[in-house]
Amino acid sequence: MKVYLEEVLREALISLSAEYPSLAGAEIQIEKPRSPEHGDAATNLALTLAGAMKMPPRKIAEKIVAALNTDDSLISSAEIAGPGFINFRFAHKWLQNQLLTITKASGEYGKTTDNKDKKVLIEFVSANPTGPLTVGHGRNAVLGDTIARLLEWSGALVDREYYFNNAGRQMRVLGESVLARYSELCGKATDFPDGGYEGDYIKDIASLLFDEHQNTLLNREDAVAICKGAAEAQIFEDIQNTLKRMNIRMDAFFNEYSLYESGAIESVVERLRDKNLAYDADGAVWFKTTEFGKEKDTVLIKSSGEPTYRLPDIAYHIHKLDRGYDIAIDIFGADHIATYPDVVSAVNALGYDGSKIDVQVYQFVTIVKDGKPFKMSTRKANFVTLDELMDEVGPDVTRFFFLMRSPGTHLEFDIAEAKEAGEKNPVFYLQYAHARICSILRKADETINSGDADADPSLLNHDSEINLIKHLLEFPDAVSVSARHREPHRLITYLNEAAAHFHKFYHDCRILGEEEKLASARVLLLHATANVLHNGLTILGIEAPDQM
RNA sequence: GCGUUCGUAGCUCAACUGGAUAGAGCAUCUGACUACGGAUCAGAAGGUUGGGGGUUCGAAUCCUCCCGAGCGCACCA
Repeated sequence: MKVYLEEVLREALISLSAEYPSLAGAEIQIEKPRSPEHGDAATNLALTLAGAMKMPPRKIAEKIVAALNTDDSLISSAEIAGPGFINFRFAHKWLQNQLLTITKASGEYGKTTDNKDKKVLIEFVSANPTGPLTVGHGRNAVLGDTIARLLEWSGALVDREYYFNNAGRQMRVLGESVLARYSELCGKATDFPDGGYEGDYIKDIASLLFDEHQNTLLNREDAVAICKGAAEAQIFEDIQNTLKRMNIRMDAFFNEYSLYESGAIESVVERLRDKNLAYDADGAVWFKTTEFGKEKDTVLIKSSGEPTYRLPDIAYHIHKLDRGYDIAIDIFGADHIATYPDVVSAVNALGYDGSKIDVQVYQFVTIVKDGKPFKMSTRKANFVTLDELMDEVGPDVTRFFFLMRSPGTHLEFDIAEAKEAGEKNPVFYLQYAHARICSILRKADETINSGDADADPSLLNHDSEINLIKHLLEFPDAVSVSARHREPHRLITYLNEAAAHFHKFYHDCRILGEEEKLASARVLLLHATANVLHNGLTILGIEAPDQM
């Protein structure tokens, strides 16, 4: 419809261009007015042309409307309003006929070709295996997964990747922490390492080791390594189970260490040197970030010979692009926001297209527990795990809570409120609408003979019916916008409105017991609505229940 | 101090990136079908979009200066 309006407007402009040559190339914007009083679609064309034509916008609008040649079966009216907007209304006939395209498309309805066949890599979670996933990781995990789903619905081929490092200092401390707990189990008093991991899960891992080895590890030189290995394996299993429970699957786990093994790290340093962007000073290797507008240069390799994390980050992103991805998305918390420009600079400097790197930054979640802000620390074992949260409220509420707000705003997560899984919880509003429809459809199956194919949608002329149909037709656009911005909350806003339109329709119009032709037309509308809700919830990774 | 992301109804947040009278939910108040699921629906009330200045036909959105918050600013990840 948007395309059609653009065409008609373009033709009108061309016909007017004999008199006003500047019109022919004007850019045409079609948007949906915020208020329904302003019609179903509007263009600000006359306003944008006012300056160039030196005419009042309303006067220009009049000329455009006069030159407009619209098909009555598609557009029922074109009016000038306000400062010079042209408002269009869609013909009922057209709206009604679109219902069948929704039900026919079924599970495919809402898919677009915006990113058709684009290869996308999305990296998210990427927590090092030092402890269980906490609600602090939740926003990252759920955003990443849902953005992946949105992009799949826009036609992209998406790979999900989890990047981790099991070689750093933190991991060594983890091994030492386990060893200390293990020693305790062996009856040997040991000092707990400074800054060690205090969580109970460390004791569980130590206990497993004790069951397996008794006290035979105590005198082995590689005891820390064994403890570290066991902890990593155990924690990763735990993390994967949590992800699975949240309806998240990863396609790959990428170990930072492989970048050392492959020589990728060294190669980056050499190539930066070749470009004169890396140099030695004070025993360290530096990256000339001042070339890219930074105040200071940045250390790539410490004087100890160990790289900083920035170097493998650069190598990793180059590796992503080497694998042929058209878009490489990173889901980062606000703490990483200052570091990625260096990565992009390096990637560009080495001849890659840094614009393929798409960094999505979300603001941190403030956990509110017992009415107060709660600072989490994996090391100090102050945390609420995602598993604990899901025990309380289930995966659907967990996902929904992280998705319902714009990633760009600070999210306050009140544990008590989330646990209050009652009617306050907005996810139920959507699920209830779906369950309610399914319930009616079950009953309709028994009483109404004709199927969708026989239904006559032209009987649906009630305001509530028309408004619902209009909204259902916006679904593909909602998915598309949501995917383009990488902002799932836009889809949630849309679905809430869809559910509201449905509930309104439900109250205004009866279905069962109406005259059979009308009843089957309304059943068709129910099918279309359920389809939209179902597809939308599927994108969000949330269940669409048949009954609750 | 510098950089960065924010500040919208009592609370939690929207507003399709510059469009028309800034919208929802929760909380508060008033109402609704002896029928399809009341986990619903209709209505009331609630605002100087943190504050000042600027840009233009038009600003919550863009520029600037204040105020307040989060996060960065290591040869830590």
